[in-house]
Order: sequence, then C-alpha cells, then structure tokens
Amino acid sequence: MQMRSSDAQGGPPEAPTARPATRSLREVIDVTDDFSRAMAGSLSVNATDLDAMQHLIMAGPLSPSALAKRLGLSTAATTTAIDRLEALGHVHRTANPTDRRGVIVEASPASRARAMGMLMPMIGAIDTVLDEFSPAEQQAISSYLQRVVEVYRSHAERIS
Amino acid sequence: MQMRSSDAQGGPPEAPTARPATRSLREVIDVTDDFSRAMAGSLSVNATDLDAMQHLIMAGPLSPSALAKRLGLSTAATTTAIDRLEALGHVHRTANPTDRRGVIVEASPASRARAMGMLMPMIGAIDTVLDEFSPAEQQAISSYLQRVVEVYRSHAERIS
DNA sequence: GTCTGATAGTTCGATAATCTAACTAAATCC
DNA sequence: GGATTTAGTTAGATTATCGAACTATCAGAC
Repeated sequence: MQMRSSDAQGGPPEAPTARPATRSLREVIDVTDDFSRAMAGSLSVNATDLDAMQHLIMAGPLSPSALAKRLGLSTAATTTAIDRLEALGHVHRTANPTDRRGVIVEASPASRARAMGMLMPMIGAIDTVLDEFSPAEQQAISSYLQRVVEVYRSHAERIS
Repeated sequence: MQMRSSDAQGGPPEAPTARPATRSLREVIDVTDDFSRAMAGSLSVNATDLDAMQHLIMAGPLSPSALAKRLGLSTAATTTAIDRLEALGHVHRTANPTDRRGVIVEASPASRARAMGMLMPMIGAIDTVLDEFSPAEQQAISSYLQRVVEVYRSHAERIS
C-alpha cells in the first residue's frame, strides 16, 4: 500500500480539504445514496424505478410523459419503467378520461403505503433533528442550505 | 391536467411536508445530482466512471479491487470502467512493484487537473458559504449535518 | 523446495436499462 | 376535413452490469 502523504515528484493526490461542515455535507450526500439503495432493494426495484415511485408519491398521478420529464428519461425508457413497476404491482395505468391518447400512472395504495412507511419516519427524524437547535440556529441552518443550493446550481451551470 | 389538491375518495397523494430546512436539504441532495451529471458530461464519462475518477483523485492511486470496493461494483465491472477511463486518457495502469499479480490505477495529471478545476471552485464556494455565518452558527450547521448523517445511517440500516 | 489453497485481475456470456427511430392513435389547427 | 402535432408504445442497437471461468501469482503447510 502506497502512503498518502504530501510527497514530491509525480504530482501526488493532495485532496482538497475543507471545514468540518463542508465535509459533513459531503457525507450527507453520500449516505443519502445508501439510503436510496436500501429502499430500492426493499421494494425490489432499481434506482430509476424508485425515483419514479417517489415522484408518483410526491406529485400524485402523472402521465408517462410528465414522469419522463421528471426522471430525465426518454418516454421509451419511461414506458418500460412503468411496465416494470406495474408488473410488481407498484403502479397501475388508467386511461386519461379527457384525452383518449393519454394514460395516467398512479402508485398503488399498498406500495405507496410501504414507501411512505420508509420515507416518513426518515423525513420525520430529519425534521426532528432541528428541534435540537434554537430558533436562531434553525434559521442559520436553513439559510445555509439554501445558499448551498444556489452555489451548486451556479456551478453546475458553469460546467455544462 | 389533473389538479393536485386535498380531494377526497381514493386516498390522494398527501405528500409529507416538513420545515424549510428539511425541504432545503432535500433540494441540496437533488441539485448535487445535477452537478455530478454536468461534470460527468464535461469529462465525457458516465456516472460510474466519474465516481471512479473522484475516488482516484481523492484517495490517490488504487488497485482495481480497492476501487471496486469503493464503487460497490464487481471487479469485472471495475475492469471495464478502468478500460473506458484509460481509453479516454483519464487514468493509466501500472504494474504493482511489490505484487506481480497486481495493478495500480492512477488518474492522469491532466484529467486530474481538469476534474479538480471543476471540483475545487465548487468545494471552495461551498466552504466559503460558511463565512456568511457566525462561529456559533457554523457550529450549529456542522452539528446539524453530523446529526443528519447519523439519522440517515440508522434509517438505512433499519430498512436493509 | 514444492504442493495447496487463496488472491488479483481479466475475459466471457448473459441480462438489464437505456437510447433513437419508427409506428399507431388521437387531438388540434386552419 | 385534411395536415400537423402530441401521447404512448414498440423495435433494434448500444452500454453497463453481473456471475462464472480462467490465468498468473502469492502465501502457507509440510
């Protein structure tokens, strides 16, 4: 195993370091991935299909094309994702009553409840963490997170 | 388009709502995805390969198996990921001098610099956001994020 | 020393998820 | 009411992944 140190010569790693909060933020992002993977596994779906489920749960019934837009996926890929979810009973298609070309996809109550049973305690627990802080601190935390979103957005734009 | 409202009958969405900070946290997680996608596009690699690059940049040279472990991928898939990155000149393989079975994968200086050129301003800007807050507030933010990591971990475990 | 089992990495064949393009049906627009 | 657009699906190709088989090397038993 090669040492990680500030050695010379070849241009060694020298990872960017930052303050504890910034490093914790990185950790939050990493661990949310783990949570999603665990949740996907628990529902026997892949990451894409879990994402679709979450949109259907949060936004309510959606057309395939609206879902495709939210997922950043082609409508073709979305069709197959809905097929997979439907085969597992997680969603069902119904005809759009006002447009006979259209379809409405809706999360099935049971799967919705199962997903909520995992999500809600999570969200609740995260929200409850705030109670450990004073109102002023909560305000700071909230502002900080909003600023982080802004910074991420501007840098994502810069790169694209 | 169907209305999203608190209507009756079928068991409508009723998305879980939470305080602003909690919602902003969700937004942070979403937007980091966008950033990663933009960065991957800019380097002409897929999400997996960007992840590999980041590990090689942060940790320094790694064996394929160590990289596989970090990526949560089979060694077979990691071999092909390294192949893809090598074909683009983003990494190179060298023989492990102490184990003739072994290989060491290292990010190429140019690609490393390119990735750092995107990451460092980002990380720097995120870190600088902290300067908008008092030391006490920074402390609160840091504690909050650590607590969030703990909560996520415990809930991910619960689900698995 | 050499045989045995473990380890590092790659290759192979199969599977899964995605894309673009083509297609069908229905809506909208003069 | 015919032309164009839109919604969704289907078809074929591509890409990423996996498990299993394989090669080479190492480490330990004796």
